[in-house]
Amino acid sequence: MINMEEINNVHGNSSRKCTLNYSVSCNDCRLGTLCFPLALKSDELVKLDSIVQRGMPLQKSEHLFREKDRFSSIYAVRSGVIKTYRLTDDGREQITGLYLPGEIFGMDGISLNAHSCSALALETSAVCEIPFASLEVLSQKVQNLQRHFFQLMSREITEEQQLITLLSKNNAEERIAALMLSISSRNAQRKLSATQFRLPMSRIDIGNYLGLSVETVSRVLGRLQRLKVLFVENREITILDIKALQNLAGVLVAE
Amino acid sequence: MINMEEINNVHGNSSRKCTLNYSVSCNDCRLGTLCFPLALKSDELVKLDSIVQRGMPLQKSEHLFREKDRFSSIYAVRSGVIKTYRLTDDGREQITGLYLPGEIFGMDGISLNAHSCSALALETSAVCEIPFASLEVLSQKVQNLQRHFFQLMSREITEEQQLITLLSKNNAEERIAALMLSISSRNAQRKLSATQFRLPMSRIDIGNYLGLSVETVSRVLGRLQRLKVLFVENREITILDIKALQNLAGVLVAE
DNA sequence: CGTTCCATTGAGATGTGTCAATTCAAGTGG
DNA sequence: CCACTTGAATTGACACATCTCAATGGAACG
Repeated sequence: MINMEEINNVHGNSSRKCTLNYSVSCNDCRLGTLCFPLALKSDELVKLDSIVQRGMPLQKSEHLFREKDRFSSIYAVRSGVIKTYRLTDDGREQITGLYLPGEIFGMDGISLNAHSCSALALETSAVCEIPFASLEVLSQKVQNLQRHFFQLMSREITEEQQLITLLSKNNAEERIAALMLSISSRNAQRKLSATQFRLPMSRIDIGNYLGLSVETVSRVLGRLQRLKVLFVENREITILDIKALQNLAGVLVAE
Repeated sequence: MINMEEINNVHGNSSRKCTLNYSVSCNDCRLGTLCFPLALKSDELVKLDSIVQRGMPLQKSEHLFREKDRFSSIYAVRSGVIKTYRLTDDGREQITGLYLPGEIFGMDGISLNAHSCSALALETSAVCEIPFASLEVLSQKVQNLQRHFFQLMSREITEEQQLITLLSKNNAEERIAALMLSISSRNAQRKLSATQFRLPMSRIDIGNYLGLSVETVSRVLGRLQRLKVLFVENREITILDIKALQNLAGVLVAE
């Protein structure tokens, strides 16, 4: 959020010309160890830095890539929010991931050399592009980088397993509570408030992500408000009783 | 199935002493390109072979590893069936994966250096153990191996995304149809019948895997039988009308 | 300022879960 | 080899969470 405002302030809404220094190096990136929290030594970081490409920010609703696009890079969110989704063959959308600053996505494309999902910005967002071919070569030389990348992918697998469990075993209230806690803890990691934040996605997207209808999402949020667990005002969320929320979630939403 | 019988025939049920050559090299493994369908050149394959450990078969219901166990290796199924599952904090089980011969599992453990799920044999099974430390070192030297391993993990991510979509968007009938098609096509890959096979798991496990109750699984299988799409006799399945099954699934279960 | 999309709320429909009873299959021990 | 035990599978009746449909209100954006 802060990042987004910053960008908007600097170059406005329409003008894509801007003075913000996109080329800030990995070393100086405010996300610090969040993104590639590497055991990378500083000379290794320099090498990584040399292959990272920092592009112009994406506007809201802009696609970064689409399902079936040729795969060439993985991406790190620098600011904003990215959602990834795939289409069922009858054309419905299923959101498969939600990525906040410091988080990496796009690894799904490696296996078939084509993306298995689409990625779009939910708000004005900046991403770092890491060309996979370069990353591969560099991983070949830098053991720590290879290791780190294995870990990143493994983590993606683990998190998807959590989502599978959530979808399979938990009811609407539990799913939504878990999502709130997940966003909260990811905010906390970025030194933002764990109890007060703006939802990065619409009710529609939340429903889609959690396998619920919009109406159910709306009703559950209303109920959590009445229970004085949350304070909800449009997309602004305040967690009033985090303990209660954790009980409702019944899941350990680690991250 | 064939593999299992072979093993049982050779050394019987009780005796764990056996004459079967567990040490068959990757080169000679009947699974051939299924397991590590590598672009590995034959000298590279020799190197891989040198780090693979082939253990005694697991008996039915035996665990290979458990959630939170220290991570040290990934595994390839040589024969039999392995399921992976995690426990929700209220102690319920969620199956997260089902692995048939030639398939690789255990990659979830890399990120935290501890397994995030448990793995157990659904029938007598043999697995190859690939110590991760060695694999890492070897990947460092053999570019093709690193590439292949990235692809394996990416594929796991993609397949989990498919499961997420299935759980989130499809009803009981569609989920079960999709599972039948998945098993069918994976059998076909191993040159087994695509239309006739033995279910590798109980109704309970199917329900668990697909987020359904046992009763629903039973009813849907009954319905598919009445519709003459399947012939079901205990665990023996015959696909009578694969076209209809695909329509019911409404999903492209590629693999 | 109007258009459009998002969100809320209610009423009713329905797929799936739960509970309970029964049958069936497999493995165990006498 | 036959009871016996145990877990798996089936089937029916009923409950209920969530979806669907519909109407309305509200926010956002050009």
